[in-house]
Amino acid sequence: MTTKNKKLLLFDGSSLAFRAFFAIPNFDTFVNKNGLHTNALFAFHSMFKTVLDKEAPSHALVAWDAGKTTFRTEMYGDYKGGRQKTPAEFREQMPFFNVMLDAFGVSHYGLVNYEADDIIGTLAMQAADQGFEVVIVSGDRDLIQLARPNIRVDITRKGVSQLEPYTPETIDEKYGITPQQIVDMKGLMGDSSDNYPGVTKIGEKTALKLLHDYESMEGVYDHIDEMKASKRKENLINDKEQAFLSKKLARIATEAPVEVSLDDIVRQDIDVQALMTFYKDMDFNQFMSQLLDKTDNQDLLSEDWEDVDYHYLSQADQVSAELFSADTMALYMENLAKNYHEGQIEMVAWGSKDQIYVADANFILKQADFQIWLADVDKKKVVYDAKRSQVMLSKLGLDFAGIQDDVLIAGYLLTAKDLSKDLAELAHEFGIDQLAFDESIYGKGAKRALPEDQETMASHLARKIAAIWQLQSLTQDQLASNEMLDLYQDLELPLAKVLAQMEIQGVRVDRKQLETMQAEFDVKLGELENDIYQIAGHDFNINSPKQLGKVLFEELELPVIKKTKTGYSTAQSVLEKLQGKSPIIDYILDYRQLAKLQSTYVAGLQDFIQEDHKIHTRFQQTLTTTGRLSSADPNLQNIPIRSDEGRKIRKAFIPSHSGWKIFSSDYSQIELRVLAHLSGDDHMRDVFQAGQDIHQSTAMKVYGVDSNAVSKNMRRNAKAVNFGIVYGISDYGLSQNLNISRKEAQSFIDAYFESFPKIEDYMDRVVQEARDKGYAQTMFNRRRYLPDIKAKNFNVRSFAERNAMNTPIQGTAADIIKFAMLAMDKALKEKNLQARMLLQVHDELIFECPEEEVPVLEDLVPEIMASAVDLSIPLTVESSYGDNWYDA
DNA sequence: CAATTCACG
DNA sequence: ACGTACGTGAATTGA
Repeated sequence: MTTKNKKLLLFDGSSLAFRAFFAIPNFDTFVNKNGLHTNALFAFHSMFKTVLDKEAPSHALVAWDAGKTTFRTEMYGDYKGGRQKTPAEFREQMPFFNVMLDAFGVSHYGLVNYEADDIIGTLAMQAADQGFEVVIVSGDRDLIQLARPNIRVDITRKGVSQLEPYTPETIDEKYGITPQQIVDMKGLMGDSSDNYPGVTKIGEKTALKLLHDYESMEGVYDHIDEMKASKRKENLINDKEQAFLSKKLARIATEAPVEVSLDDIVRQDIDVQALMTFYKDMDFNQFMSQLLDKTDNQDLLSEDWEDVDYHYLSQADQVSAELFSADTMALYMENLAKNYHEGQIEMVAWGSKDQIYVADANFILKQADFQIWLADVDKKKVVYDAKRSQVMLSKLGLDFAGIQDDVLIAGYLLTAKDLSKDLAELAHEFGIDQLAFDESIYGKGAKRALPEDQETMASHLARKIAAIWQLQSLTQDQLASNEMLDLYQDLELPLAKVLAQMEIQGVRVDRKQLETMQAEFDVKLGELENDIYQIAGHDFNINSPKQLGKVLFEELELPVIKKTKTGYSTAQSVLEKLQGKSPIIDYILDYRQLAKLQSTYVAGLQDFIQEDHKIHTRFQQTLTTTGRLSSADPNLQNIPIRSDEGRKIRKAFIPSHSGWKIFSSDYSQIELRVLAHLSGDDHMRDVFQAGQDIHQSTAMKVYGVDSNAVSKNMRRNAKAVNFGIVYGISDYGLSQNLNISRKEAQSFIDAYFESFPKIEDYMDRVVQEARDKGYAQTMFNRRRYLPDIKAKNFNVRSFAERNAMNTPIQGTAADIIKFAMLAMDKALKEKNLQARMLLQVHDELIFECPEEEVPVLEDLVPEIMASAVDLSIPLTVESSYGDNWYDA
């Protein structure tokens, strides 16, 4: 018999279930239909399944503590004393862990008088003796004492989502001791969570030092007389008894009277039916459908979704106006390409609740009745992704009108999540779990393709229509009760059409211009490369942070400023600190900048120039957490401007007609103005109303000096603090930005809040509101949910708090420019202007127009942008124009 | 596919 | 002590 496939997984059920409970602290959002809390079950399930899939053990057991008292309590009455009572929300979930485990085909076991640890220790040693590979998973670091050459101990980190593996090697690296010495360490230092004392004043550092010198606790006491007189020595002597008791308590039993043998814990097959029932009982809809997709157990599908009836149309005589007579119908057009400017519509489905039609796209899109229906504004359509539908039809020259609802946009507003990849993801988010994921129908990656038989796809599309139909009423109800209908109907839904037009319009790019730059950059890059190799003494890949790190920090022995998880950091901020230490640094900085421009922009953009000499980006309307747009394929919201070299790339962006101009208008300081409005800060308002320099006046306030006494440096610092405020300030972040100490940064922040008390009040208020309601919101009721705002972990919680401060500011600014875009679109049409809106870059709108329209836009655009919404602070807009984006 | 880096607001 | 400034997308390396 080979030992190769013998692998035992031992799961510390008690510690992991408890940790799972605290991994999802907002447990009130995890309740099933019977009112049972499910957060611990949910988190435990996620990690358990991940580990089971990853380790694929032949044998597995989940160990539980069997009761409150154990042999350890006999030795020490206060063992694990002082612990808080188990929360009722956790206790009620306990019976269901084993139900889950039974369904997974994994055994579980508890032993009277012993802890889960002892069961694990005993079985681990038995299995290791028999040549098993053993993996132990626990949330309790004490278990690392069990690590051996073929026993690995994985300890959870960050809730339960990550595991840190411990082997004899890693323990040696981290602590410099063997696994067997862990009990000596625990004995000396004690354990506050298990409530045993160890030796007074000895913590981890001291315990390790003593063990390094004397190997074991016995060794320490054998040599106690040789130690110099000290408080520590006294403590060691006084606490000797306690220390040996603690060591005993820390030692995990490896010969507990465990009644199960390795043969008893062979892993069984998953009981699909039992698991489905468990998922259903717990309302774990997402897992249910994953299981369905995996097992092909379509017969487990519930309710009247079992077979969604549809008519498949393939002949002209099957199509008539009658098919399109309903007032409102759902419409879905499948195009497998993520970028809908590419690919083609493969199949179309439409219909209402009880009448669903599906047809091949090639056929139906040519039918007059279908085209008439599409263009009829009075025939309402409910879609998933209006912009996508609009663009695809427009490319075919088909008119599309009467969009009543877009369930993607509605879903995005309700969840602030990106659900644009797959309708099934949106459906599942709203508890509709009878729709398969596209991945299970079309495959993924290179294997993504149309299914072989048409019926599979047709039925999938019919189900999508059913899902859209159901989602419409669900989302409309929720939007109404969240008071988000205005945001949806008056802003996002009409905006989809405007964005579609902008994408279709595209922006013209001069390829020649880019080609010339490319040749120039190639020469410069070649020169820099040579200079760098010369100093390094050999060739290497400068683009590889790993290789570059080796050259800089090992070969050239430059000081290490910062490390990443995988090695030395070679980020720009680090390199800048090394400037002057070696001439190679300046060359690398130049090389980096040029290589970035070359690959991403000069060369990269050329790949997106279409036959019409234009680039058609996609504005993603349902992606960001704050309500901003994003731009992709390619991203036209991050075209270089900050460096002189990079800015020249904008020369390639030109009007699509000769004699036309590029016209650009941007809001100045929109986020700070929004902050002034939302906080009601009098001083800030006065500054903006008087049209003064906000950073200058912030500097005056914070430093308490006159306008003429504000130095360049003072203004720079004030500007950084203003930015920091908008981001949700932290002393650490500000210190990084200004390259000052944290202490100095903190005193800046204190001075700022002293000068602007209303800003501080406002920040406190939004964080408190996020804690109370669970979300932050913009002026126009856009929400961002922040479940981590109550996290125990400082970093996780702080991040959520900064989000709470930043989201209303960034999000309201995003709302404002969206309103401006709608108004601009309307104004251009009403005034019959030829000017076209091309791009939006967060606080900036870019147009192209005939030269004679420039004077019109110079008045119109600022007027419309400034009056897009009503604020207590004036919005100011600056405009410019030129023959290309650079000159504008 | 994750990690690192860097372009923009 | 903790170790991040907010929001994005794309290129590259290397497992």
